[in-house]
Amino acid sequence: MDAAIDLIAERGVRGFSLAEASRRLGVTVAAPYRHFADRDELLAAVAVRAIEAFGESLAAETRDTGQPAPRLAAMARGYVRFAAEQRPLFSVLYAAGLDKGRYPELQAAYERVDDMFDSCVAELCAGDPVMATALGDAVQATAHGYASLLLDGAYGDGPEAIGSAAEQAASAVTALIAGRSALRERRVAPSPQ
Amino acid sequence: MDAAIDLIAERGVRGFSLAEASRRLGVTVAAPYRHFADRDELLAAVAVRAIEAFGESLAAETRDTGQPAPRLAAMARGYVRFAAEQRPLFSVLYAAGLDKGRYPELQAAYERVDDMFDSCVAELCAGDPVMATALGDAVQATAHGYASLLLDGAYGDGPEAIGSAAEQAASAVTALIAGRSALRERRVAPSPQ
DNA sequence: GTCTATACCCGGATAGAC
DNA sequence: GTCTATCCGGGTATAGAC
Repeated sequence: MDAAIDLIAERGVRGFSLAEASRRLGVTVAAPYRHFADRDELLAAVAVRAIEAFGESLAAETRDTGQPAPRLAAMARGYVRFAAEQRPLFSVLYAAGLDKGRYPELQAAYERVDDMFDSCVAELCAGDPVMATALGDAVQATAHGYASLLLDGAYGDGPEAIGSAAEQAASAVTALIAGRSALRERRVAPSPQ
Repeated sequence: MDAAIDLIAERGVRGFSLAEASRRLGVTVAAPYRHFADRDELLAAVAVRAIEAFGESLAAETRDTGQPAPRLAAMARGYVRFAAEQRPLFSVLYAAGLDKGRYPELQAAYERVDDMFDSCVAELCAGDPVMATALGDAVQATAHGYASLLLDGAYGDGPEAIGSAAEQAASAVTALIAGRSALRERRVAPSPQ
């Protein structure tokens, strides 16, 4: 699995092959089949490790922030950072084309991350579950968008691009949350002037 | 190129091959090489067509909306719709792994789409170009995030998932814009109560 | 757990004839 | 513009020995 991650780091998920990974380990191509039924099963195992690291990374990023809004902003920041700093792991999660139905353990791991967003959002939208899932989706989409475009090179390369994208994602989430409540108040009490 | 698009629709960009496309057209694998230097050059040609369709789609979506904020929301809606309804074209744009440096024509086409966002944002942030590019990035990231997660199956399949994601993207952008100005006012005149 | 050996399929790409 | 023929490389996966 370590060799797989190294290989993915160099060539991307699409460039990964059991054959090449075996070669790097100095074993023959037949060896991995003692441990994994096929190529996808190895990738799925990497994905499970990846999503656990992802969850821990998000948790670490939010540990020091108590209020829900800043915590959501921190999650977005952590999301983007993880994507960039653990690029091979992130790409296995979202660019490997794994059939999630085939790997229930993986699906469960995804849901644990979703829950981190949802539980954070729930504090903000107590009593309005529809609004809550909508806001959770919006935060996740914002973070995911910045992360994807960053990995695509849209913001350039290098550490300053990472930091900038992460901060922009965080402040976009802050603005998003502020906007939701501003719009809600405006609807309740129109034209506050 | 049409055969390529059909094939990408069925198997995704990664499953596309010149050989299979040739087979479907009833020609041999050697034939395409009269028209394209290699596989990537064909994909790049498809990408140019794709990004032009993308631009037109965004333009059509915003045609009836005059104010900048609703127009940005409409662009996000159009972005998500296009990704879902023209999935093969969208995936060539963002999942083909094309080296943009190799295809200046393609790079120029990308920039024309970026400009659509930027010019729209410029009206909203007149006199603050830093803020403008930040907001443009945020809108694009939001739309891209919803689009990516939608194509990934995060919101389920079927037309209702598309519509819902598109509307959520639009309202997230609306909230984002409202939040920016709300936060700015709060900074200028703290605690309005 | 790993090896050797092998079967099999696929793709990219080119030369030279028509 | 297409064909035939061919070369080359790569990957997946299995059987059977050690």
